[in-house]
Amino acid sequence: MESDLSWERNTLINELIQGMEVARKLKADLKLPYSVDTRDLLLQRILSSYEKALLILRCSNASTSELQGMNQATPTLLPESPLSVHGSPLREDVHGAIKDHHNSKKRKITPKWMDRVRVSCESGLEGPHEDGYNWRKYGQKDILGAKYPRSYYRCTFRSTQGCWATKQVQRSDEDPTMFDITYRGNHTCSQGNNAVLPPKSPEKHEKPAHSHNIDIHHAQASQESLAKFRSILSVNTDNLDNGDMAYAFTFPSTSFGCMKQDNHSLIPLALENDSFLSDLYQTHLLSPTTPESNYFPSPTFQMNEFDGIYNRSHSKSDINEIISTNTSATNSPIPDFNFSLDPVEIDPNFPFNTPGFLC
DNA sequence: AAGATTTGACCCGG
DNA sequence: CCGGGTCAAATCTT
Repeated sequence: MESDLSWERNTLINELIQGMEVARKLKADLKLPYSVDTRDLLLQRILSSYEKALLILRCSNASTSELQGMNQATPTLLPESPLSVHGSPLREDVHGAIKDHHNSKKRKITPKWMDRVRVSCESGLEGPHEDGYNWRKYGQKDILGAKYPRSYYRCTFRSTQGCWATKQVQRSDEDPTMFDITYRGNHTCSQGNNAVLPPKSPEKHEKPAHSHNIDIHHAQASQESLAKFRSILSVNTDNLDNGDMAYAFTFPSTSFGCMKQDNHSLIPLALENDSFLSDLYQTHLLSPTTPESNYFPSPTFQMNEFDGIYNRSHSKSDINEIISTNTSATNSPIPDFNFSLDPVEIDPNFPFNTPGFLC
């Protein structure tokens, strides 16, 4: 926890230093009669540095509530989850899975990350969201101290395609409309690799998954986004060295919020108005989608820039195994969604505070 | 009939 | 030993 703070502080300092350096470059550049592009670039870098610094500060402020089990929709970072910038959990998954396969009931050591999903009161209480993957329930367990049983799901294509992705769904005690979903492993099946997620074929039990019954909490949007951003910032590659920890930061495609359009496709709200994500979206996300699809493709983002910036600064070994993100009911926890936040790409005007950032 | 869910038993790590 | 995760037979659904 204290290391938490010092990490944030150091990262913050790094950001500010970087912003200062780039500002100097820009200053020098201003003396030259040319290179408008360069200036623009430098400017963007400066602004993105400030942006990140700001986020770190805010996240730092918000960390108290986060650490206390989070207020309803704050993403959770679970300590044992190493993440990697480049890698996806896939390799580990496969290994873990294979290991697991051989020692039948041995527990997996696979990367996992969490979602917290809110489901509308009216229709959604039978189960949590439709996330675009096909899951098969393989177990249910009463958990000590929890009001509701935990359900265990694995990818439908486990046997046919050797996909070892699993998830656990646990309804929140405090708020029965909330579901904590823990994903483990990446999808190695076609639905995990395909850009287009399957058409809506509502899992009968899990369900609500339509935008009209998503519980929208604008007030939390900013915090959520910041926390997500923080998750990103928390990425480090220290564990890459030992070779067995390579994790992609993954989060649901709708983490940035969605709105339903006339053509029934979901468009992230933030992406409509903000060049930052818009650029990302267009660059990485807009792989072919079918018009009828309610889901986004599974883009793969890279985090090279953060790798460079943050890795050198401070390892954060305690933010390692689980990345937790918040999603709406229609969310889609799309693994391999490696998030690329090259500072140059950050729109300085990106309104992290605006409600539209998330739904 | 094939695929999905349920559920008690089993296994493992702490 | 206990709690959590998984297995697998029984049952249900399509």
